Amino acid sequence: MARTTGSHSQKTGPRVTQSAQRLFAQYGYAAVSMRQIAAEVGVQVGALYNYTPDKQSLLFTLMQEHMSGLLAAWKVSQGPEKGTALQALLAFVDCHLRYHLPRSEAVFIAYMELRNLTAANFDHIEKLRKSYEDALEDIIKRGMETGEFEVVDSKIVTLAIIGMLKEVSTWYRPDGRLAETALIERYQTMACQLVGAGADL
Amino acid sequence: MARTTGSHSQKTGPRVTQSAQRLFAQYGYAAVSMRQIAAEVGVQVGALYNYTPDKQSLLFTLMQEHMSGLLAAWKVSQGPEKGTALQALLAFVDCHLRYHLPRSEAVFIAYMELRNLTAANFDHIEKLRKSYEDALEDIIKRGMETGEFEVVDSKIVTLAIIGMLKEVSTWYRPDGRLAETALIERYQTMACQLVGAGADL
DNA sequence: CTTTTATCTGAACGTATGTTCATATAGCAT
DNA sequence: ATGCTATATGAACATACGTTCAGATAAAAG
Repeated sequence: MARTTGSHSQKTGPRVTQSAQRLFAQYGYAAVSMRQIAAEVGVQVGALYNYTPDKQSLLFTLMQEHMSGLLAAWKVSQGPEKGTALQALLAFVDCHLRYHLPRSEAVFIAYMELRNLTAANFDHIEKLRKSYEDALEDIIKRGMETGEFEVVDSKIVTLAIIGMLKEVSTWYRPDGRLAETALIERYQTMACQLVGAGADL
Repeated sequence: MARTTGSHSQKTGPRVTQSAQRLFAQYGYAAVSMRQIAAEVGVQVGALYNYTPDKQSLLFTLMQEHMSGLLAAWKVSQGPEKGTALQALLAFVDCHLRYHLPRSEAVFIAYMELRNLTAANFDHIEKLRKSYEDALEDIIKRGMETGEFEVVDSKIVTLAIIGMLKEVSTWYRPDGRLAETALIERYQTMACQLVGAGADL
């Protein structure tokens, strides 16, 4: 065998993914051409196909890795012991924001490009998204059972919290008015208010 | 003069707008071709240009009319007397949901296709959006002054409520579990919780 | 130095894009 | 009926698209 796998590949591969992510986030999947991606990488179009079978896979991989990473982060953040529902809710808000805030491009793509996935790819991503939202709803249901939370409709409250958290990614800037920690605390407070949990932290 | 303006025009014109709205909402502006729109209208491509100078104008008009309609609805809903901040907040939630829920396609376009607007068109729409969010923030600030609301950061709470309300459009179906009125009440309750207003309606 | 092979180029493929325009059509005013 | 004109056709425009591939390039292995 000659030449260890990669050499240039190990440099170009990540660059392709990164450029695709940046361009998809800025202009949208449908509006970005393979030639644009190639130009940003500094390579001719054909070379891209050493790293992806097609344009669709580029999108799918980005979304799949983003969602898997999110679920993994939540699993880690949970740890072996669950604690009270209130603790879990605070951890969920913390985990969500800490994962999303430094990943604005991937977040943008994950929520905007669902309809540009093929049917099979969409189903896959949708399952991941669903299981993430279910994690929050489970916490809320648990809090209702233990009496920690006062909630009429767990589904609606789940969606309201998810919506509230998702919105952050549309305006947050790392150099903005609020530091990450301060921001997380405010959203933890608001999440508590929505579930009727007495404790304001 | 011969022939009153329109005849076919008065039928085809709205159909062009409607088809564009449906297709943009389903597949995204960039992914929809003028030929697709023409096919849905039942006409050849060239005929579309009797009703729009170009594809961009089709998108801009849809977004502009959606946002203007929203602001107009809020103005009407406000009436001449403003009442308490709490009343205004409840009215805002009510107005927002009543306007958005039956307009899922326009809503989708308004929040997904901003980046496909030309710079000038974007600025125009962005101003409308900003003034809508300002309307809510003004209510919250007023409630803080009168002591009706207990809020630390009016900006964050405004965005949280906006985010919570926007999320509804991503899952609401007219034939779903919750009737429109019941749904509005739940979101009014949650809005009150977020501003720390004692009254649960 | 020679061979091997991962990587990249450059050109081509068929198809699709937004927009224009000369021409045809059809409904109203006279 | 005749003429007028708003509306629609159908073809063409230049340009762009995603993908493929034979061949050039260069770096590591022998």
